[in-house]
Amino acid sequence: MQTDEIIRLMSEAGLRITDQRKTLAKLFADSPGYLSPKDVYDHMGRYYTGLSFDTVYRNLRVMDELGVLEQVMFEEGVKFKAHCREAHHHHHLICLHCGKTYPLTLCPMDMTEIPEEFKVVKHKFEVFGYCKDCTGEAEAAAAGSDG
Amino acid sequence: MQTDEIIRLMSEAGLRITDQRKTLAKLFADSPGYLSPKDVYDHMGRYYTGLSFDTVYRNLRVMDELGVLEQVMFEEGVKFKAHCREAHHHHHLICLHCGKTYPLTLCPMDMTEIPEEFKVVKHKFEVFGYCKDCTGEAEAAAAGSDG
DNA sequence: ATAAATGCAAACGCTTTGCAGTAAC
DNA sequence: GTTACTGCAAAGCGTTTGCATTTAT
Repeated sequence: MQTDEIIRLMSEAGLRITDQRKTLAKLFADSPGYLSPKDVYDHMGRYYTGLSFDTVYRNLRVMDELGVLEQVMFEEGVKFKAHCREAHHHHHLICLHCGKTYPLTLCPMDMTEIPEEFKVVKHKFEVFGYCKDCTGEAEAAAAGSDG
Repeated sequence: MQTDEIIRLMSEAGLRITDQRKTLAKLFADSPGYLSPKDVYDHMGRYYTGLSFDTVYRNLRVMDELGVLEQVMFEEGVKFKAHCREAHHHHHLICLHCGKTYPLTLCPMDMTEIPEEFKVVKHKFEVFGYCKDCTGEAEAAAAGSDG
């Protein structure tokens, strides 16, 4: 989603467009991957000296509830990114180093047989690894872990 | 995994087999689904009066590191279950009410095209919903949310 | 006997909340 | 001018850690 669209949606929802929210909208519009609350706080902190974590959290929550952001649980905790506006339901490749995501058109639900008695509510399909730009980091991580 | 096997693996790893760990092994061997640390604490608390959360956490961590438990991040937080010993890699249907899991033989990775440049490390495929015994809860949840 | 496991209490990190001042509408 | 947003401080929750005691080996 574009900065303008995020802001428009927030404004239409009756939210006030503060400087912080403009910066937040731009941050997520420009960011190709998932951001943790701390990532967001660090980025925002460059522009707002008195910035506090609770405001970051409040805005992330508001934007998540409004649907302009989507929230995903990683092992390291919650992360956010701008909601995908593509009409087509899809999943993602997610880079463990830079957080960048790449769409996967295939949805496994189309070919998964679910027993009739089981009432499906939602599903999760995510592929984690290292993208082109970060394959160097893959070896570093392998060397570092479990040494 | 069976209680005996969990205990055997822990013993072979040089861990001491305390009463609590026996109970823990049996709990996970008998439990068909994921358990939160609190679930575990509540269950254990019935048998051990002075039980403390930190011991529960310590044992969950030890057992996870040993590989007799597997740990999954849910939106509500971390949960554990006995590691699946089946040779075949598989995924799960997970009941949102009782936490029970059912194996899915299909793995979407077999039919997902990944760009050559992307180095896959791991993947996640989980289907959430309500199982046969809990479909009644599905309506209750729907009525309760977003009202 | 020795070293690991436990319980307690306290600390920790992440997230939320109450309140008074500030800013968008 | 009204009401929402913000920063501050403090509380909340889930989880981890240090230390003395207990227990499996």
